[in-house]
Amino acid sequence: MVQARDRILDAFADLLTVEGERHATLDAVARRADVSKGGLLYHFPSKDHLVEGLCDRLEELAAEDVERMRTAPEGPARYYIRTSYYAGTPMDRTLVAVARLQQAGFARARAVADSVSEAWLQVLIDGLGDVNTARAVKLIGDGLYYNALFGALAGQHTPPDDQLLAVIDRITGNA
Amino acid sequence: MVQARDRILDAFADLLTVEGERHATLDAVARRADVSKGGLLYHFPSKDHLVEGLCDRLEELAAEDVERMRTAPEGPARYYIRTSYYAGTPMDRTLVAVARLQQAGFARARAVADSVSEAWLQVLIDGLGDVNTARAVKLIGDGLYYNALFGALAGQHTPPDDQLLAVIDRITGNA
DNA sequence: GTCTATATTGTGATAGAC
DNA sequence: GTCTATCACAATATAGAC
Repeated sequence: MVQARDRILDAFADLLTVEGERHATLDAVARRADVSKGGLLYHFPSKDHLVEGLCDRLEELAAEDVERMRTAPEGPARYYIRTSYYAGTPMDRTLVAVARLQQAGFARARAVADSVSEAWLQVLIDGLGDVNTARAVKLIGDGLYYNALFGALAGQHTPPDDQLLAVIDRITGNA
Repeated sequence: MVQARDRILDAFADLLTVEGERHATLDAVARRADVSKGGLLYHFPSKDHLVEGLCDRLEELAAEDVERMRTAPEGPARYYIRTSYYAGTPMDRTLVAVARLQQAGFARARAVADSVSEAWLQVLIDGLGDVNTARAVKLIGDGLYYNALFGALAGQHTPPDDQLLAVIDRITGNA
């Protein structure tokens, strides 16, 4: 059995992603995590602590992702585009969940989302050598996430296909 | 004096955009629109009616925008990218506001945002003649809006500059 | 059409048993 | 560490005066 603390964070992230921030109440989170509200509040004394918990998790996962991106054999651009779509990985789910919190108006979520976004752009700039190209690639990735953000609620996701990757190669001057 | 109904919708949109959905309570909307809560609820009998009102407004504004995009002399791609950044136009403000509602979990907001997005893509496909190119341009525009969505809260927006438009021209094969 | 006052409900949080 | 029971408050909504 997974530890309750993690189960609770998972439940919170899922509700945020699938139902939207409005439906991610302490009550709903507790029910989905199979604990009582009291049990939940033992692990996270307030809703803000719950938000903190998810933001911390995103920071860890994003740091790992930035490292993978920096060392990807296919290059950071292709890596970024390939992974900038909602595939249901822990990282995806956490990122979308935090984005919802940010939209709802939680300051900490905004700060974390901002810093993660900046880190990705920096890797693209370093890897591609050109700021404008890096920005264009970053924007396409953002666009994919924007669609994931919306599509996750609707239940529809389309992975970036070879045609899109070909366009990326054209932008980056890669064959 | 602008009619109260419009003032209320404006206040609702502003709060959603600047403070986030959590802070766009009936109380806060009424205060900002300079009406009492009772006055607000005369025009919009429930919060869902308020959401409806904003979604209806977006549908109208988007229909006009799609028309301008279809007939833009610079072509739909450049038009789309140029206008896909938060400039504070009525259209921008309404779109970002509805996006926040969508993220919060209001079904109607999701449906409207979806249909608007689809309409824009269709114009790009018709104008550019190539689905893949159209999708890439659409994604960059989405990326700009994604950044607007996040930046609106942080108070930072950067308009798409000439460098980005040059990249767009490269993608669309335009000189 | 707009107000004040009030009712109702949902949500976040506490207290204390086990 | 987890539960039940309960509280306090904020948010939505109603009623009725003006």
